[in-house]
Amino acid sequence: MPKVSDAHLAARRRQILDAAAACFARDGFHRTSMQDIVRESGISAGLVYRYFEGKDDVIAAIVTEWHDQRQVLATGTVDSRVAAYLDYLRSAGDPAAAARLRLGVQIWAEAVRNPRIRELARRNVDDPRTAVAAALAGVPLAAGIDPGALARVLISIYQGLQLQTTWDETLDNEAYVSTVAAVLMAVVDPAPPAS
Amino acid sequence: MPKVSDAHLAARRRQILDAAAACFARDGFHRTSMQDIVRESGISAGLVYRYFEGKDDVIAAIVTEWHDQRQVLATGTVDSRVAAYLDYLRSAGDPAAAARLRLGVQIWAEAVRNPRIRELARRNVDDPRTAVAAALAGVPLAAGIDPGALARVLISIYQGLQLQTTWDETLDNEAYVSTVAAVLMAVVDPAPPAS
DNA sequence: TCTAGAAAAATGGACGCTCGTTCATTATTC
DNA sequence: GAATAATGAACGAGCGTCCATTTTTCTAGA
Repeated sequence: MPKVSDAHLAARRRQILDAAAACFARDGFHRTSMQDIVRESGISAGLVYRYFEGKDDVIAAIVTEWHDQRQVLATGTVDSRVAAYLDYLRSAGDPAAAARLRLGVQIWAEAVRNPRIRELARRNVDDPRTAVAAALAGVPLAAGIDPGALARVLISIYQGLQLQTTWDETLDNEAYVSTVAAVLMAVVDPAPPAS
Repeated sequence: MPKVSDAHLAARRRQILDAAAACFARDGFHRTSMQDIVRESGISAGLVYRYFEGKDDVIAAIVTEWHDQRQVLATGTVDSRVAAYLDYLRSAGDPAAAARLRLGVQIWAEAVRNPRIRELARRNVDDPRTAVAAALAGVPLAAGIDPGALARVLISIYQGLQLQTTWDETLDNEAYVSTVAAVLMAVVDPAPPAS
């Protein structure tokens, strides 16, 4: 049974996915041809189809494994939860994350028109949102603020930062983050007591 | 000089652009074929090229004329400025605006990879942002909040709402808007005096 | 007012090209 | 040397675009 090691198979798959992610971040899903991925990966055209059923399958795999590894933790003091969220925002300013941010925007667009991708992409947004909502539990908030809606707003603040970062190199991440910090200061814990 | 009226020419151009916008909102720019636009518009294939140089030119025209007609006004009392912004958010919840929101997300994705589109799209974001920044001038803000950065955050809050609205039909626009209202209440005018 | 005809508007089949995908073949592995 | 990994030329389909042709429009002469 001549077969190559599982590690080799996994590495090949990774090789394809990495090349695809780079192409997709650069040109979007539908302006990237299979030949582009083949060229970028250094693999032959036919071999891709031993690892993926087709281009749509490659796209789905990319979207599936796309999620921010960063976790907005629900534990710890209120201050530490806020600090974790602010770090989450700060990470968007890291130049090394630029390709990842661009790929994310492409996924947004694909999610709008492709139900299968939308299901996958929603998980990548719903999970952080419920995590944020959970982190807000027990946090004293200013009057009129719904925790679930505020979680959505905090996600928006990240999404908008992601978008604006991708196409505006003049954006000052630090100023953005510290202003969000000041806003949270005003919204969270208006009266200092609570747990 | 047998020629048709200028009004007729303008109407034909509009007919093509409306069809293109509908297709682009549904399928994105690069999954929409010229045949799709031809079919949707009820016009022949060749005629499109008498009004536009090619597909890229149609895309550029769509992006050029895409901007929220709503103006976040810089005049009036602080309360009226806040109310105008909240109406801006509310407008995203209007089902009639759904196609426009989807088209906007497609434009975001195209702006990431196409410099010409990015220039056009940035104008559609920079203009509201500077308008918001201008509206914030003279408004008393909580400590640590930079007006320019806050303007970006407010744009983000709209962009995130736009995105989440397009792919999550369970989103409660009213709850979102009223929570943003409460946040603004906490951030703006912390000490009641000022002009 | 009617009509002939020149000029522009509009058509849609055809063209070359690129796309995603396949498969007969070769190279590699155990 | 048998089974799998890997190749890359080739295929049909569909793309954006063009252009020979037909239809419509407006003017000029009667």
